[in-house]
Amino acid sequence: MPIHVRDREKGRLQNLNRDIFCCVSPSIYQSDAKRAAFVIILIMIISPCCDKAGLKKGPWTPEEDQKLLAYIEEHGHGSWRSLPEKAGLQRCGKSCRLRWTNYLRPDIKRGKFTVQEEQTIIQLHALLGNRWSAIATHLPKRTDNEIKNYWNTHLKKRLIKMGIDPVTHKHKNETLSSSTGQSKNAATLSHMAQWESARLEAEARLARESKLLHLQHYQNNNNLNKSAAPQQHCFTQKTSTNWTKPNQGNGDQQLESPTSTVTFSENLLMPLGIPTDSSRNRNNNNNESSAMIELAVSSSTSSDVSLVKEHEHDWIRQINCGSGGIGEGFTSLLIGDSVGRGLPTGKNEATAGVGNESEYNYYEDNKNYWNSILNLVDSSPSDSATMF
DNA sequence: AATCGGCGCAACCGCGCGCAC
DNA sequence: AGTGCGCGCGGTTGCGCCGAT
Repeated sequence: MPIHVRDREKGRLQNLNRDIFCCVSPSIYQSDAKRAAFVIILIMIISPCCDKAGLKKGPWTPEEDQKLLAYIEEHGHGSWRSLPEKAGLQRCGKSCRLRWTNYLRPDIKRGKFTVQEEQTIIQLHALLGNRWSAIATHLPKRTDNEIKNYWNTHLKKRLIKMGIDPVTHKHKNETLSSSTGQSKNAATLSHMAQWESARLEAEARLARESKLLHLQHYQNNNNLNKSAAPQQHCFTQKTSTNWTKPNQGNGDQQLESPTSTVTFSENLLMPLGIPTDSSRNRNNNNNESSAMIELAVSSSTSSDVSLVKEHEHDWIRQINCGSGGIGEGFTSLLIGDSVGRGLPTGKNEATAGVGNESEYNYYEDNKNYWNSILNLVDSSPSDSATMF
């Protein structure tokens, strides 16, 4: 079995070790002590670049920051792996990337989180879980690392104090009641969360790509203005979207953030039967089809769209032939009201299939909770357009 | 004044994914 | 198809700060 030298920088030493053991004589690693010694020697031989002698770790000094900043301002970061050497830094590329993305980037807002930001984090966490990068796309100028830290040190504890499970975002009482006869609506709400979660994830992905294009635009302009250093692409990641890129066509064109529900979801998702804000009422609660649609949303970069489209007819057929038919189940709950976010506001609608007043109250509470989240989700993505 | 423990945050680690060859 | 590379993400760690004792 081959030694996975390719795993160097990625730290897959476990695989490396296992593979190494498979290709050496059993006598070499017959004891734990010998095995450990053997691994240490091999690791020293095949050392990851980050562990190369002389490469610094730990806190960054102002001088290092200055070097990194100066280099990126001048040339863009290009390949992170080769950057440290070019910039004269005794760091690994990964360390440089982290320092830049989490600290040095010019568009980072530091300092206390506002109440609004806190609410946003909590609500998005309810939908997305620990997908910090996706959450960060809805909080302009905040990094995923910062949000993650803030969650772990402040918000999580606060929720626990309030008797709310920070993982499920359910109140203790709620957990109890959902384990009894009221699981149906809980499941419905959970399903709604999944819809939004998938949508947000897709939006986050596209926002990231948008962000890259913005930065590239900014840095290309920067380079052009300086017109000194040779033109070098700042970002090696390629996007396969069809959006208008900066400097394409007329120079005034701004790159629209694809995270906008209107500009992105309507165009891309509606044809696929994926619920957008205005199209939610055209879907139902068919588990199979919705699962497939969720898959489509979560993989909805344009490069994936063709794949998604291959299955489009199958999905539509399933939606139409499904047990509930269009207009029932999830969607009817979601958009039963013509105003607001479409959740049923009338007691009759809301309690259809629900037995008594307490269940109604329970559902109503959840409805309000998710309404607030869904409203947030609707209003926030456009912010990502102004990230840069 | 010294020690201890909790807290906050920057940085690191390990993993997985996408892309190019 | 297999492999190497580069990168992003989420989890974890380490360290400095600060208040309590």
